Amino acid sequence: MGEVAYMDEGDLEAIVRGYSGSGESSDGFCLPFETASFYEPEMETTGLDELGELYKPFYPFSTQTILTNSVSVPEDSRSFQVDKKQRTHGCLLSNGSRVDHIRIPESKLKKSKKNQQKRVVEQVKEENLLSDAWAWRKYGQKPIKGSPYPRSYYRCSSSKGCLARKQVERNPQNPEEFTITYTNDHNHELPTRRNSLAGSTRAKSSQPKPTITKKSGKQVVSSPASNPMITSTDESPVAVHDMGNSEMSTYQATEEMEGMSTNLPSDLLWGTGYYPSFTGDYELLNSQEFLNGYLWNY
DNA sequence: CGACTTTGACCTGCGC
DNA sequence: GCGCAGGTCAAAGTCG
Repeated sequence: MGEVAYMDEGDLEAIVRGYSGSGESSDGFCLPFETASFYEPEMETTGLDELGELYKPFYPFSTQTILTNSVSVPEDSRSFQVDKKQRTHGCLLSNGSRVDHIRIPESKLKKSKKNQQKRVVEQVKEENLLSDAWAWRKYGQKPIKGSPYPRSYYRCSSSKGCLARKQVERNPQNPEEFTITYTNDHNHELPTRRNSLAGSTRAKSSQPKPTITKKSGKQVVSSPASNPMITSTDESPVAVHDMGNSEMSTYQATEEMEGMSTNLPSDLLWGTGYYPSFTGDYELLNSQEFLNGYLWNY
């Protein structure tokens, strides 16, 4: 499954799991794959037992691979920015999954409220963004300094009062991968079906109109980007995709087969102003391999 | 009508 | 205390 770092209060190390993208579980065989200039196995802790239980729904087809080490990474380190102070090593699982181990200097870890929140960081391939049985509702998106890609913020919409959060961000070092950060636990069972597609990203049929927002006494008029697939945060020319057919057919197929739908962030999947480099293949969306990525039972 | 995305504004934590 | 950056809110609009 994805690369996972389990973060809990007090943890000082992190393991970030590589992802094969196949969804196949691994036998845990580990081969060195990268410079392991700094590696102290005894430093690793085993926190993924809990992780496996808590987040089993997130990584349904790799739960047996989530059994090794846990470490925590400060949020800044999730994008694999390896500097002199932060050294990594990793290994390749026999199925091709990658496991990265990151050492974080203690000085970088302050006991802030943020750091005390339970976090699970996962690196997933694009085609596995959908491998999540929970229903998420997007509530924000922000450009992140130092990254060409924005971060999207989701909260669990399965249950009112559920504090579970999820952040999705494209990996600047490897745009084919996404960094997903889960925060807080779900306080409910897995939903039997995910919420409908209503409101999910789609091509708008009519010309965008300026929207008037009244906030704190102020009135704000914002003009949507001329093209529905280009976010207003960056209207520079980018590849524009007609999401209509391929995306919808995939969703519908999914719903019919599993009685559930997924909420794939189009802005993360497709090239928007933030993702000029994306050259995704439409065929992928309808391919069996792609569907298998998120059509799974639990 | 409810659930969703989009997006600018607002809030808050942190470093200097 | 100030400014920046990240995180959240909420209005507007869309869709089933």
